[in-house]
Amino acid sequence: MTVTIYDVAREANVSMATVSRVVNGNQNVKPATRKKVLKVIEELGYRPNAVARGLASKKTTTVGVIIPDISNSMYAELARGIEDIATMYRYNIILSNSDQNENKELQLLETMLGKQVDGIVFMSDVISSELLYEMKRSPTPIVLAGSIDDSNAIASVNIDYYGAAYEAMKKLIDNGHTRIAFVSGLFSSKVNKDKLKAYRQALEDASIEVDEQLVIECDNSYDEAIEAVNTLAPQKPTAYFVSNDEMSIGVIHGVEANGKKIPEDVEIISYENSKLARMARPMLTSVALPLYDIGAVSMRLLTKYMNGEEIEEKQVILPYRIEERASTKNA
Amino acid sequence: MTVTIYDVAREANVSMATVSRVVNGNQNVKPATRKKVLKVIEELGYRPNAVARGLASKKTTTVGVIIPDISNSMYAELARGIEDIATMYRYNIILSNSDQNENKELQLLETMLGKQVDGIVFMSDVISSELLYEMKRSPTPIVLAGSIDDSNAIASVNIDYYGAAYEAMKKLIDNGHTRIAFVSGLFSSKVNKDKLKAYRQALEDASIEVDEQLVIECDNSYDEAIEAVNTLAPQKPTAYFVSNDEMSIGVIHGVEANGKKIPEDVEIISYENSKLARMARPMLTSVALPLYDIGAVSMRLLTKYMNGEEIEEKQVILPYRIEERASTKNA
DNA sequence: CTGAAAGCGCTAACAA
DNA sequence: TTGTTAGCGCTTTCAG
Repeated sequence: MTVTIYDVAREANVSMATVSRVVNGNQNVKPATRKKVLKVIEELGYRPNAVARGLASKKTTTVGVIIPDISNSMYAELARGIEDIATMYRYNIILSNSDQNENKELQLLETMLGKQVDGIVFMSDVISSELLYEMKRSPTPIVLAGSIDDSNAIASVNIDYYGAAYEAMKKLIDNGHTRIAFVSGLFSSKVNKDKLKAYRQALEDASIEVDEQLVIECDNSYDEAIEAVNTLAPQKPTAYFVSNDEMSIGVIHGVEANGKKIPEDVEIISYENSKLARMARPMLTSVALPLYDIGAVSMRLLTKYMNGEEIEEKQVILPYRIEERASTKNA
Repeated sequence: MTVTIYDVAREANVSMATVSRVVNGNQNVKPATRKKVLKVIEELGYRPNAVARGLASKKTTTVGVIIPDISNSMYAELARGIEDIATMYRYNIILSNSDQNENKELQLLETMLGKQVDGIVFMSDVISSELLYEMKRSPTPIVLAGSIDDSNAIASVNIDYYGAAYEAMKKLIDNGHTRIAFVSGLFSSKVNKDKLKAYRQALEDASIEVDEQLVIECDNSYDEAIEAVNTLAPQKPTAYFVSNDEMSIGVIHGVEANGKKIPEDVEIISYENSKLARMARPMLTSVALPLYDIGAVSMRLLTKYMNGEEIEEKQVILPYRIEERASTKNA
């Protein structure tokens, strides 16, 4: 019923090998033969079976993508970067959500290796040691996208999260603030830990006492950010450094609900710079994360591993910038 | 180097068939044998090769997902619903962005069929006749998620877009408006055409003259929505029916920039009800689209096709509701 | 430039 | 309950 390479070979009076050659663009085929084969392929509606091909060649031209949650816009942006480059290199993507659950991550890794993916792009805020162990013994290359492995054992693409946070804090400090709140996402995330470190260091470097009451951990949501502002109110912060755009909008609404003006009374710097940053009122000054690029570069790096190319840089650090808008007073 | 079923069989002194049985949970294996095999599997670190399995069994336990753009939050939400149910049924997902480009869609379909996916979930605002033709001859089941094929030839999951739009318009009309603008996404999209139809019908049913100058087509973006408001200003609309939440925020900003108050001077009803609806000020009254559910139900429907189960309902219509918030005056 | 033939690793009758 | 044996559809030497 389904037409196979054998059917084509028979109809075209050539061997399977020859059909295989024309299908795979091998140049060692006489033009006339190629034409004849192509014609039969067309007539019969032959469609190469990628599974059989994968078994024979040990390459599936598909890569696994393990992502915390595709419905989270940050990850979706990363995923788009990954997919675009994958497509460019003729790979398909098996995409799975892990919800950052370690067991799921482990099991997903296993499943993808079982499916013989040629490579894996992995994203997670925390890389457990067991996960790291499994990644190291993976027969297939793995690269971390926007995710950090302290041991630097796995290839990765990131920005300098610490430096970006430090610079954001510096800007707030330079604007004269001494009561700066940090509304963070979960500290289980390595990136948020880095930001906290930068938060403290920037303050210390400016000889401003670090008040732990000004630091608040939430779940990255708009609602918790509003709550955070209320919790923080007694501390009278005059500026906020916020972990992402959605929370920043929560902070704006929380601050305005308390009758304060932005940026006159309170300044805010966000960290993400998604399109939300421009949709907020006032528009958000935000550390611009090149999410799409992180995804794209990760995938590009992975192709190099898959091709056995020389890798010049195993830990790629992409540049960031701070987009200044109306939530801060600018020079 | 990689350990195969044959290695396990040899080490465990059983046949490949027996190993295959225990790996696949076949009950026809003596417990003692099973245990022995499991032990060897563990020792050797045997991992079944899904590609070989796929070739032999003609099932890959993976489904293809063709989506316009995963970085668009509406589609990301759909995708999450699809993936969750796929996981529940032990399927993996090959995810590809089509950007609604017909050639890409066609080619993606071809690629996925080549990869021998067991089923496909397809999303697109427009289903061309060529695409429809190819879908009909697909050897593998296909279901449309949040997408419409006028001929009803392909299974699909949607809501009553027309009815939802009609109801939204009715609400605006009941609130006394006669100058209602419609800020729509592209009319190439079947869904937007339905909304337009409902827009007109609701007006006609209320004996309000339809003024085509009040209808404006944009690209679904925040920026174009702001522009639309300015373009519309001379028509003096007192209410807006808007195609999605992002555009609605643009409309809010455009309207407020012109010194009008919402909902006192101008009322707005959106269509999506993403988390943006609650993050807007005023919060948006919005037609609530059950995006996640559409994805989930689509995948569930697909599993039925893949299992050869009886399908009671080929065109599934899910319920919607209108979430009333502060952008309209409510009873 | 082309063909023959041996797998790739597994499933699924069919036997035993 | 277990083993034998064909394939699944294709790639890839190796000859010629």
